[in-house]
Amino acid sequence: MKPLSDDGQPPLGLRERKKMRTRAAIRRHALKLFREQGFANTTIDQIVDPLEISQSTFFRYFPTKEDVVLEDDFDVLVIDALTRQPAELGPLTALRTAIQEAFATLSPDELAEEREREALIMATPELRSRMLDDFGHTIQLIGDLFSERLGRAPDAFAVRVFSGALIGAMLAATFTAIEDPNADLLALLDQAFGYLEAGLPL
Amino acid sequence: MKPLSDDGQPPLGLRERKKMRTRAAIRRHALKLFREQGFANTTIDQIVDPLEISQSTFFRYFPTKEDVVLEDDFDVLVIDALTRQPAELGPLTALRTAIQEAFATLSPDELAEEREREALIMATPELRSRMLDDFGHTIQLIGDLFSERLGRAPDAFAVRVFSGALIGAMLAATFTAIEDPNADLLALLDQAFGYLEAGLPL
DNA sequence: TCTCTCTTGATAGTCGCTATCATTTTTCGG
DNA sequence: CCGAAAAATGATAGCGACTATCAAGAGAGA
Repeated sequence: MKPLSDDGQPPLGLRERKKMRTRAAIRRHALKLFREQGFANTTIDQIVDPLEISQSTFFRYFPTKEDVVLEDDFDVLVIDALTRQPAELGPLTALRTAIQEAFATLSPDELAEEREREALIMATPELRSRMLDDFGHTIQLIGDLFSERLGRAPDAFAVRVFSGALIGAMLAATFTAIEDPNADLLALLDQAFGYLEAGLPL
Repeated sequence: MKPLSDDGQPPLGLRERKKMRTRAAIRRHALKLFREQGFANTTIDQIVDPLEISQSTFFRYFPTKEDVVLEDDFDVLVIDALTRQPAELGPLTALRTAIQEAFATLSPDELAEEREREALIMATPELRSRMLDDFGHTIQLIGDLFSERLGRAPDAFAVRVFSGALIGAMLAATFTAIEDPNADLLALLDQAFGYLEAGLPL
């Protein structure tokens, strides 16, 4: 029988640990360069040379230069939290608390890092547009979860429009938060949810 | 004094006319190839060679390969129509009718073409993501128009969230229309507007 | 017609990314 | 502990989008 480490995961061999380190090193160094000289002005070679790894290796870890920035598991965090919400909660309230829970798992450092990442994304057209496309998939995912929660067909048009509107509203909040570096994204999101709950009066 | 043509525009010289023709030829031929063999599988050379123009010329007309597909003035059409709506109309109703008016100016042929273009965009990740980014700018634009209409500050958060939600809902409708080639986009949009007007009940 | 300006083509180069193959490094069974 | 299988890496070559530059060609205006 194989030994298990504390967390019940199979212990990571040298190989896996090395891979994680390389991956982290690439990301850390790349983000540093992007921050310093911009995303477009940074070449793969500039990322790769100081780390003494080859271009080939870089592209084995990240399918594109963009993915170094965009890979992110915050969405997963939110969706996980969402599935854990009690079924009797309305979809909006469920999502609202799911987001709060997901945020709560982040340390202040991680939060600051996440903020910076978002700023970089928003300031870089290629990154921004790809992120928006990912958002599209999230619409679908959240829509499906809502449908399930409400006992409707997974492709019910009303539900889809609803989650589309939701994502759009969240996007607007995110954009606003980016523009003002002092803004509190979570608070803005909450406010946006409030408007939605009130039926978007104007 | 210079002669004016019927529409009050200065008459187009040979140069201008030639440019318009080249531009149209590029677009027509490129779209044909994209349709036949896909966007990514089509090279600039394949577009350019049969037209007997150089790569340089191509990139003088379109900044990127993507722009051949994405350049579009439908947004402008809608925004124009929106500004023409009487001020006493609510923002939602104003936009709804603006869209209908913009659609109405399209001939059935143009409409079919537009549909195909949308299908291509939605099926191609690079195009889809860029289109979404353009949508982002439209949010901003429409939001500003709404603010003006309502006599609020141009960056009022509530208005922004509202127009974000609006775009999100329209996006959901568009996605749905793309999935089902027989669907009527205009009808779906109208339905989505209906949900929004009702305050997005679920 | 002559010039001035705008448009084009040709060339060379950069960069992201892919494919391939030999070399090294880790794993694992005996 | 060793040797073979499996996995990760590096080097090389190549493609395609896009840029920069510069000389040649075509249209505009006098």
